[in-house]
Amino acid sequence: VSNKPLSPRELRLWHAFKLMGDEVLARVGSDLEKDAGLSGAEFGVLSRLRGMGRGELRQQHLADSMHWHKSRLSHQLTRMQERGYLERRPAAEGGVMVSLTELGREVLEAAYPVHAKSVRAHLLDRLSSKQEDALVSISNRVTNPEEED
Amino acid sequence: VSNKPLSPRELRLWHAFKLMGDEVLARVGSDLEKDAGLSGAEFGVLSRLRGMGRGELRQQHLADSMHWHKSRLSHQLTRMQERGYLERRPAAEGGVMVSLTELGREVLEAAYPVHAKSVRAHLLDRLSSKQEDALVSISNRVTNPEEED
DNA sequence: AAAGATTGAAGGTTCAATCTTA
DNA sequence: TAAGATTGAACCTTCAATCTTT
Repeated sequence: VSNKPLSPRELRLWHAFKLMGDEVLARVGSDLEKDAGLSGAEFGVLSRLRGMGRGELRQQHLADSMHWHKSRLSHQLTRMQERGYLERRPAAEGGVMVSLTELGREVLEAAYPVHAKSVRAHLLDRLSSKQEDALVSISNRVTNPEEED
Repeated sequence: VSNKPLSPRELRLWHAFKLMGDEVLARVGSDLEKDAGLSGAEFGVLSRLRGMGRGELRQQHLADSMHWHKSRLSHQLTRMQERGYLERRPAAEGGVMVSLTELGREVLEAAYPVHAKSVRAHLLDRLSSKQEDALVSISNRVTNPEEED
């Protein structure tokens, strides 16, 4: 890979890309915080617990699915446990099982529509259907460059 | 804007988008940290000081150009000042003037090739030229939906 | 009062070191 | 020993409150 200075065109692309990511994440995060009382990270954890595990998951599995380091997840779960959103207990297979509390479920249900609306407003509704397709294929290629498209 | 549940297709797009942003930023940040000793934020500040202002800029101007809140920039500049990368002094026009130190310049020069190589490796070289065009137009539309394309 | 900047506290993230248990 | 998880310190981000100068 070359390390020559980025051309103006390359620089523009990089800045536009970074700005888009920063802004969309910040806007969705702040809608979620404001209208559902959850951070983006909290919503991610809760929705995975519900969607992937019907309410509970092994901590390791959760960390992998979020592409998070274990210590990041551990700190995050500690805070969420203090807020009453989830519980942890030793898992039969070893490791730790994480499960939603009743409060966690309620907060998550209330957050879904807020999240959906925000993602539409700040990303989905701004794209043509061609752009949607292009964005999917770009994301796949960038995240996982070996695979065929 | 609708707040109905996101469809599987919408969810996939959202997750792919978020993952791409997270991964690229994390990879470039960690290359920069590892090979140049700078965080992404520090590189952003230093390179703007050099590129936009030939070495110095008003703090407010810098904040605007990074789309940062003033308090974020203030904390960041305090840390960078402690590390000897820059100086602050009252500006003639009011406000504060920020300028690169000699050390700041040196560290930045050493970081440029690391940054360029990393951005190519993790983003630019993974895109076809059609995808580059598409990504620019997507970024512009998402960041600034009112404007024509 | 308004503009520009700083501060402190609380929350979030990373890294390396440590603990625990199979 | 290795896998899984936790901890503490350092750093970063956000928010609201405050300070300073015009």
